[in-house]
Amino acid sequence: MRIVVGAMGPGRVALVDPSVSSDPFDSVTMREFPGLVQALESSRRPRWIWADTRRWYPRLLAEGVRVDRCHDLVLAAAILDQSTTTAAARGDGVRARPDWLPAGPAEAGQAGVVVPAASAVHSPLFEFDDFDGETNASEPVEPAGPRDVLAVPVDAVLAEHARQLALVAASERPGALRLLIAAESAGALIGAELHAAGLPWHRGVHEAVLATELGPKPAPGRKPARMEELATEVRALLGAPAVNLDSQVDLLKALRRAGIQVESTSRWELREHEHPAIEPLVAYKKLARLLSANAWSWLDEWIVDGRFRPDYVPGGTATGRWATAGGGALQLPKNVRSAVVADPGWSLVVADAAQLEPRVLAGLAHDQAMAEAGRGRDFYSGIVGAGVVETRDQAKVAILGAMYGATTGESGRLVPRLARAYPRAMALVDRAAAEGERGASVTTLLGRSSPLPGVDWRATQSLASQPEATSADERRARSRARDWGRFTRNFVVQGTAAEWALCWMAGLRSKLGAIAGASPVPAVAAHRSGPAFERMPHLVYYLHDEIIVHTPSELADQVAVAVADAATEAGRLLFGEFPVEFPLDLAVVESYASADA
DNA sequence: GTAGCGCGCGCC
DNA sequence: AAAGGGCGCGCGCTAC
Repeated sequence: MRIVVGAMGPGRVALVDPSVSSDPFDSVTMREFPGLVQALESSRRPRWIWADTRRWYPRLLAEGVRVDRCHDLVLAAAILDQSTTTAAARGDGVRARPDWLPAGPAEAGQAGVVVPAASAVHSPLFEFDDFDGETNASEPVEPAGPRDVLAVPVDAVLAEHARQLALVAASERPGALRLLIAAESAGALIGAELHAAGLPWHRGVHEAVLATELGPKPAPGRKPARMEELATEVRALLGAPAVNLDSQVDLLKALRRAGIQVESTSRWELREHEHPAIEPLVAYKKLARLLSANAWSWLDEWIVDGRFRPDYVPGGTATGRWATAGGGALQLPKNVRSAVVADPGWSLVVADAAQLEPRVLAGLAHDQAMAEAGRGRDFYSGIVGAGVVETRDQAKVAILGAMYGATTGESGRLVPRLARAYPRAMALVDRAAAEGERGASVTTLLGRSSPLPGVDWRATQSLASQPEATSADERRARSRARDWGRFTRNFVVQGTAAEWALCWMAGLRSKLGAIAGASPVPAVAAHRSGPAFERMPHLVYYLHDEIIVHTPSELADQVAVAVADAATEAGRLLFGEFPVEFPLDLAVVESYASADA
């Protein structure tokens, strides 16, 4: 069954069962809402239809209430209103998005997306000021403001849901879109749950890493001793006693004056030159990065009660990968991952999908030869084994080049050999690139479409097609067309890989629920405070093709099986019987650092 | 004083 | 080695 959630009058949450009536069957205050959800969840296990999981679900989690399934209208609209598979169904705008529905997290600034200015919204919202302070959350939850989606009347939410179902039904691929919306919505639930659970983080281990790399914590306003030493050395070797190594402009000038003819100060370009200052400079940059991104001030800001709780943004990028807001959770440097340590008596089940994107490409293109290369553990060795290239490194560079559109260097030279061996896969990405170059959008396996290039891009192209266009105009237009083609080339692969990962994670989440339901609470967890789910295995991290489950150690083996099974099932869901495999690198460990093979 | 931008670099 | 896709973040710097 489905239950639609919205507002009814000031301060009340109304629930509608659309299979029975469009009138609410119940309404409660926001304070009573989590209890009602809990009761309905245990008795009927509905799919909850609500405007925005990021606004509704934290209130439930704060009360220890989890739900099994939902339909996130914001995320679904972002998919449906862009998808080429609904283009005909959307027609001339008769099925337009209502103006109260916020844009999706990746839609801002995209061409063709009308996001009404707040002042222009004729919204049917109630004033929900009396939501203030009603929740008992362990962390404060923002009250609903007058234009908050929490305050949208339930009949408007119901109408939007109906619009979305109609678009799915009238689309070219209803089954795929249903799966995508379910997976995307499950991702939204997981994103909120990851934040609520937090990633176990051992401050002492992290501080030890900092001490090893940077030395003792410096006084406020000072740099760590190790950085000062390196800076002094670099200045001496460059003959530039006053150069500020943190200033790109300053540093570039000093490098050139010392005879190092670089165009930038980036590490890869520096490494192409021979000069004694370069090694200490690169070492300095490495430490400077660690200091500014993940050192003591990061710990102070982000680690609370032994947990790292970033804000995940499901659907936060055009391709469907997630983003995060704050904390840099998707860019944790490898050398601080040793600080991710399971609680005593608990373990981390760490798994990442090996060479996910090339495997997805093989499946998308139905390229039997390419899928064959990936059978067994290592995809790149399979390519070497097939005689396409000589070394594993060549295979890797060639594959990345094919998916990203490399034209130069070693990668560009190897791509043609790959194209001869795997013509179907290569044709698929080449076609996606060609679509992008002519300004069209491309679509993933399940129906997420790429944004269209902006007005600026189109202006550049049409300028180049005028009779009076200069050769510089034409060059610029071709270059920008190829840039966009590389984006769309990669979009189909990265976007479909994101769909695989969502299906993997959603499937795993429900398996973890089954393990929790079937197992007695382990002794190690029985006396834990906090929500029930924190006494049983739960997801604590997600990074594009990698997950971490925190689990009582005695359940770790069961969890590992669930993780692997979910990967196999995700492959089936997306590619049916086509024989492409999705092996995992999987480890049961106490520390994230131990998971690297 | 601060908003916006380019750079560089961490991750996938 | 090479420099092709997607991000977020902190920094220095410039323009207001």
